[in-house]
Amino acid sequence: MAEGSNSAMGGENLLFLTDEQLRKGIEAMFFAYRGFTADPDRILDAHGYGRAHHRALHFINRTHGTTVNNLLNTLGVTKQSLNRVLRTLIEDGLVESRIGRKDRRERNLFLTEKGDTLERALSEAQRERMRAAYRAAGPQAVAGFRQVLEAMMDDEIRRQYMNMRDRRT
Amino acid sequence: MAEGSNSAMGGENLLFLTDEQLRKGIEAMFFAYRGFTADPDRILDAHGYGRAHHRALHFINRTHGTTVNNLLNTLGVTKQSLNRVLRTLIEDGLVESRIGRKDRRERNLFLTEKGDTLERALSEAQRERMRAAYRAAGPQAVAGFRQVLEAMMDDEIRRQYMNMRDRRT
DNA sequence: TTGGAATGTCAACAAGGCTGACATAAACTG
DNA sequence: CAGTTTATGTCAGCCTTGTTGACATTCCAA
Repeated sequence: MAEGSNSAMGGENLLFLTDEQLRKGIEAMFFAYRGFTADPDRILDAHGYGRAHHRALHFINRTHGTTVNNLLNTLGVTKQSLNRVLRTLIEDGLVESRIGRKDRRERNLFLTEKGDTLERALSEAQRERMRAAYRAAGPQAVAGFRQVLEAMMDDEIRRQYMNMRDRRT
Repeated sequence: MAEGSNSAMGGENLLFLTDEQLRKGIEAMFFAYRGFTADPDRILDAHGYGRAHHRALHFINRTHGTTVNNLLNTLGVTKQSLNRVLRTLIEDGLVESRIGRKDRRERNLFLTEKGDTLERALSEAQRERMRAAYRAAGPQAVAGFRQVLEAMMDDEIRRQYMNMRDRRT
């Protein structure tokens, strides 16, 4: 467990993959995720929303006009579960659902100005923490951070992420 | 927005803290966490347990003989919530709760052999994915990964994590 | 001896997952 | 055109896991 000095664990070195090292990574993920969600959670709470609303707002903002089915796949929940959240967001005037032009069975989802405002507040809080963490760790660490996270995703999800990642807007 | 003007972060890279970059990091966290929990979730499901059980098993294993209060703080839930999970684990013979020797109000928690077996299965599944991700990303990326995660934690939590991180066992 | 801390338990509630069943409209297909 | 499939919405009911509040027990410490 003398890994305090992770000195030159060169490329071929496999020793850094001890169970201890891995466990520490696991715990780091667990605790960091708590921090990651803490700030938006406070804002959501004040509005009577939960994390599920945040996720919906985030991805609707990210891909304007996305369909319900699309969002379902991205979020990895059932339509019933998403619908519950979506309904309140639409009722509260944060999200607009327009009938699809090409395929009128589909619903295209957009943030209203009000929805955009909340989304900004949420993501700004989250980005602020991210920003601080990135600054503290430095550019090289950030690159590594992203590499490991991407390698940790399920293949199917990674594909979705990559699409989104490389899109502009 | 106009945060490129921050020159405190070592000249060569001023652009990497754009909102876009940060958003990508946020999404990476979200999707990676899904992968992170996917494998143990399958095992838990087969046993009729949930993530809360996993967390309890993990930290009881990590700090043998920890008290309920201790565990409460680590997990960040209420005693009632933990108690429900703990009760089933004790009833099912995965966890043993011994009255404290020094302070007899306290309960010291231990995994039984059965509990240890399940914990191993769960953490092995999780470590396996971590291992693959670490291998794919390489040692330097792993170091960066950990740095960013640690920087993302709440201060209070980071202290707990550091203690645990540096402990041997 | 008494106050307070640590723990456990009961009850009630909410969010947000899930499944299953069913309805509707639109699109596709033979 | 008739029948099937697809996209969405909705109702009902269940589960896990989080929350509060109230209250009992045990027992350390002042």
